[in-house]
Amino acid sequence: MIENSSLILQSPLFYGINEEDLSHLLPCLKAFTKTYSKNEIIFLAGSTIHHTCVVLQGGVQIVYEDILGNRTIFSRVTNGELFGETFSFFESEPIPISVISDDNTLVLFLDCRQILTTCSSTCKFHHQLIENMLRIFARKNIFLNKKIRYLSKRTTREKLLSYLSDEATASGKGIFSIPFSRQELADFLCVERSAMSTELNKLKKEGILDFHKNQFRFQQS
Amino acid sequence: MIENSSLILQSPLFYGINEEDLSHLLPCLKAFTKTYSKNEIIFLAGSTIHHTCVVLQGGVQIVYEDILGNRTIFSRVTNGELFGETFSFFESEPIPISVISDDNTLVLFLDCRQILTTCSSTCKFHHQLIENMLRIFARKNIFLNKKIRYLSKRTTREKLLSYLSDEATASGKGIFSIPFSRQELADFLCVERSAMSTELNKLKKEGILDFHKNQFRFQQS
DNA sequence: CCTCATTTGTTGGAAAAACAACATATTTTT
DNA sequence: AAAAATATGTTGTTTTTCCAACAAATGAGG
Repeated sequence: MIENSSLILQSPLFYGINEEDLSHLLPCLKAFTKTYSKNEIIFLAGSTIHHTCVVLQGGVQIVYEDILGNRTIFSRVTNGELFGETFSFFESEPIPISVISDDNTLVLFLDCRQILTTCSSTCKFHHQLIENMLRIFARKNIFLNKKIRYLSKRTTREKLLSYLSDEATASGKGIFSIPFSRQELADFLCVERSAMSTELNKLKKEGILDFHKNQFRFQQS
Repeated sequence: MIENSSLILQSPLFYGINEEDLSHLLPCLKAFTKTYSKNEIIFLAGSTIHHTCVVLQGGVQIVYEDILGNRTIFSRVTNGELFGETFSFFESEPIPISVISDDNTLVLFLDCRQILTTCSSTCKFHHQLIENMLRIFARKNIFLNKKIRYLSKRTTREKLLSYLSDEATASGKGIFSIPFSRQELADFLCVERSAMSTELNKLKKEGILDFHKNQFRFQQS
């Protein structure tokens, strides 16, 4: 019986794998867990990493900070999602981002070399793991492409609209919520918070958008 | 003996696979090739795709165009590199980008469903293919992350400097060249061409950067 | 309930980008 | 080699963002 196995099995990385399989797989991946409280540094930009990580509880932020101190939130990674997987394939290269816990957070560490190396004989589930990994990469790729679409817009207004309309579509509902505070949203879209605030309220006055805190809604025309 | 096998084997997707293996693998992936002349549309935004493609000769551009007609070049894909692989994992979703040939271009099409499905018994090389795919995804991820880093900069000047310094580092040489015309570079960095031109020449006057056509060099301080 | 800290909204001036229109340079075509 | 088409550079104006300082609202703790 493995600790946290139910949490682990909820991750898309372990899709199609059962508890029995997991008990073989985890030692093979040299897995271990670690807990963090809020705002602890898990990976620091400039270091090299050798693990792919799964957030089991809580959440972490992927943060890029340039020399001048401009902070950019790449994304927030929560339950079941991965981080570090991209860079763990190029172990010698220093990572350009930091990972910081956003909460009380439980993280599963997996030895990245063991993921690719299909272990001995009976490792059906190992193949499943690699397949899962591919899908996760594809999805992350799509996310990055989306973000690039937002950032490619020239004005704060267009960035907001492209992001929010994506979120509206994704939610499938009229009213949708976003996982960011105003400052975080500004960081995510790489714009000035105050200018963004002004722009949001302009959109509200113009009757295009309605919002209260993190709840948004596009007005019917 | 397979047509174009030497070109195919040069692709990172087929790393570690020999010509003998390839002759088994290609039919299993339902592979076929197609030629395009310059500026032909290979994939059109909004359609759904069912193939992962490898550029065997020439090059293609990954282009995003919004409703207002603002064109953004995501990237240029050339010899041996892939496109479509990300979206082929989610066959039902319409793709948000178009792919346009940039030259006389030879493209290898692979049935995306066959890549994941490890075929029958003896398919060692199929596993190799999946491993290669993972590395390619990881690398593409890093590229997207880089691009996000450039776009996250607030000013044209900073975008230019972050991109060019990355290119300088990557080349390892003092003088380096970039694969873009001025208009393409502006599109890639999502800035105004004329403003970028002004900024480039300002950097030259200030003695920070020197350039002629596509050849750039950072001045020693 | 009050105080303090944090987040969010507002405003005006400075800086930068977008835009437009045109000048110059380069490449392609004939 | 000349003409046409394309790419790049320049300049002045308009628009937008950035920045800073402050005001208002919200939230947390005692």
